[in-house]
Amino acid sequence: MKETALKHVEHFPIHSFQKKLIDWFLREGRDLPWRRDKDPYKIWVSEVMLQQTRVDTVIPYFHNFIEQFPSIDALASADEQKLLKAWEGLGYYSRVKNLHAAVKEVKERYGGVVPKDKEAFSQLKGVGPYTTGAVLSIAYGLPIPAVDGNVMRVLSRIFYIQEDIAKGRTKKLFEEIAQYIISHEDPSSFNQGLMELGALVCKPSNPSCLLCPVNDFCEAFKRGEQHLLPVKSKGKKGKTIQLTAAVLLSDDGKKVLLRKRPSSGLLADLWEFPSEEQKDRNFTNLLAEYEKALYGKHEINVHLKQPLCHVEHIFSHLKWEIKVFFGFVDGKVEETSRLKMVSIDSINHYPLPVPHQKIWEQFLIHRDVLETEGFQTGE
DNA sequence: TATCCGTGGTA
DNA sequence: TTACCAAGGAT
Repeated sequence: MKETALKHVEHFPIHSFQKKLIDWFLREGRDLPWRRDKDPYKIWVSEVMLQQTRVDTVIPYFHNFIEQFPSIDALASADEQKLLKAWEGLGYYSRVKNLHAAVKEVKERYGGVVPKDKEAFSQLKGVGPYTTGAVLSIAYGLPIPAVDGNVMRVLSRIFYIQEDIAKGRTKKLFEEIAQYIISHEDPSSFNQGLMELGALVCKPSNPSCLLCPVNDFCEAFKRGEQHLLPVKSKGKKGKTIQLTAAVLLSDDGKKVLLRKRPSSGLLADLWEFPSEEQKDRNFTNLLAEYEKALYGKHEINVHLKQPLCHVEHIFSHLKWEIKVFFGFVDGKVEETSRLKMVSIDSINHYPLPVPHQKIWEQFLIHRDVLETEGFQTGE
């Protein structure tokens, strides 16, 4: 172990801490859907879903996903569009694509069995240090640390570590410490106990230190400075992008134009109502700019009839402000794998990012009003 | 190493 | 309203 990590943990009563933590977890841990059995596949799916995502958000997605794709084989042979649809609304969509690729590799290279070998498992797509430790400790009982945001917060307080947890080097420090203090008798309960403690007791704000099973071991609590930890530097705030988008119907009003986003980058491979970045701030040129862009990209003529709504959507690193219009496509659309006229009833089958779900919702709400303008929108 | 990659809950 | 955040990984 490195000297920098060692100086934090020397003289730490490891076994006493392990027992307190594990006993507490076995007594107070939540009954979560992915804790019902130790199927490595289900544990893996849950860990991927839980990346940067709250437990309450994940639960319904987990049930639905496991019902649709109950095994490695089922997922390996699944259609990617169905996967994205099952992931719709969860965010970070590359997670499910990486999981898909990784599961295919497990099927082909490891006979459909999640490898117990740390190096082998960690080399799969979308599997980083955290997921490696979480899956292999929980499913197979291997003593590999699983350091997430919870664990860094808990350990920063227990060992009074003031390093910036936003730095990659700091995470390595916590991984070394966790490797040193992890229980070899029950690595699963130890890892889950640290995370559960962070979620239920050692919370970011107003931690319940008086109820904490390991407050005897906590240097920050001893100093009354638990609220000062962990130290985390702030990231820069994102920029705002102005977009124009439109719900574009066919002449008979029965179909709507959908476009598949590029296969990399933001919201990759999800479908959208064609949207264009608004570079000209002049409102009088907005409609022409949009119509021209769609002709340039797809050789289709569209005309916008009226504004539909404004949609604002805040991502982790940027903000969209979308001016949404209602209009029509003139003539026939040359359909491709990424551009389709879709019947209004079947739009539910396409994975849409949340801002575009908002757009569709607005269209359905105002559909009657649009119809009174003299257009037939369906039926 | 810093940035990119979603979303919804919360102080 | 703003800012922060919640079981990270890829580049």
